[in-house]
Amino acid sequence: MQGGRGKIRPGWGGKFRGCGYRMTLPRQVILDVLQKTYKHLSAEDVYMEAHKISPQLGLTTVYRTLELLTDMGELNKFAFGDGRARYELIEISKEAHHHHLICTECKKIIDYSDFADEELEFLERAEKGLSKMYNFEISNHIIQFYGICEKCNKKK
Amino acid sequence: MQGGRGKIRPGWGGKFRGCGYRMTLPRQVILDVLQKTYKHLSAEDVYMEAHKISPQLGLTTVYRTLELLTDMGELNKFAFGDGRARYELIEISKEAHHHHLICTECKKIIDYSDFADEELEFLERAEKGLSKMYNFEISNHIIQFYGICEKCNKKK
DNA sequence: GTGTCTGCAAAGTCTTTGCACCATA
DNA sequence: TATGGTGCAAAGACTTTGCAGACAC
Repeated sequence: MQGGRGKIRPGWGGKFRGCGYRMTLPRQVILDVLQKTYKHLSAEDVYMEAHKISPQLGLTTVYRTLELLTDMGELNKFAFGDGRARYELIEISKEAHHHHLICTECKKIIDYSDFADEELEFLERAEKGLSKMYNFEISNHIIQFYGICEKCNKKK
Repeated sequence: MQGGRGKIRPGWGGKFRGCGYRMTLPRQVILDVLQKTYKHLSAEDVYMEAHKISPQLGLTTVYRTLELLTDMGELNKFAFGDGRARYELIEISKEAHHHHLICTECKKIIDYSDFADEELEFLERAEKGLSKMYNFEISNHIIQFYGICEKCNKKK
């Protein structure tokens, strides 16, 4: 447990410095929050968690850090259609690659990682083909299914 | 194709009335705008177009009509991550099923309909499997690839 | 005529920006 | 010490809500 809790992996400081940025306490805390979950957190979610650890930390800093990490290519930014952006560390999404079922009624998000193999196969072919056809450098993708979840379906 | 231009298909009035709603001029104009394009319009886009035809029409009505159509299951609402929702009539998306390449630099959206067959195959299997596994009634899906478009890539 | 719909204005969310002070390298 | 970073408050962008008058059925 030592090293895993509270202490940031040495890589992050270097990544920041390599881009001309600095490693600071707020950034450490935010990274720590992101690293501790598989969920897709909104800026507010990150803020709430980070705030528990470091109460003086502001929401603005959360937004700025999330943007920075996104620009650095370390963070995926998603839009689920509920009007707020969601974020997920790429190193985490690689560990547990998954997509989403989104209930249009209650906005619940179900992660699924089934069909990973077929998906991967299809995606690789599509990515390769598309990047060639459109000269488009693909870095990321989203697959989302929208519908009605079990609970909401029963309510009717 | 007779009646395709400018004239509203008789179905719409009935669809509204069937749900206890009324067909009105603003709704006709908005539907007309949506029917005339394959693009994914934002509320503002719809407003701009509708406004040309019917200048007294307000943005609020556009938002309300788009929400209504979405609730009626006639309209797909997308989030591309640029902070504004995009809409597409389902009857149109069925005619020309496609997905999106989104440039994270300039926010340009490229529609593509290649790989439709492989995609369909994969999607059908996934939808069938997922709805069974999670008791989730799937009505819609999104596949999006994010990356850097040709133009933005050349700029560097 | 009744209940829905509309447009305006105001309010609500989420996110970004300006600025003075603070901290990292 | 020199930049870059932080938090606060204010502004911005998109969307929703309240309300009185207008309109479809």
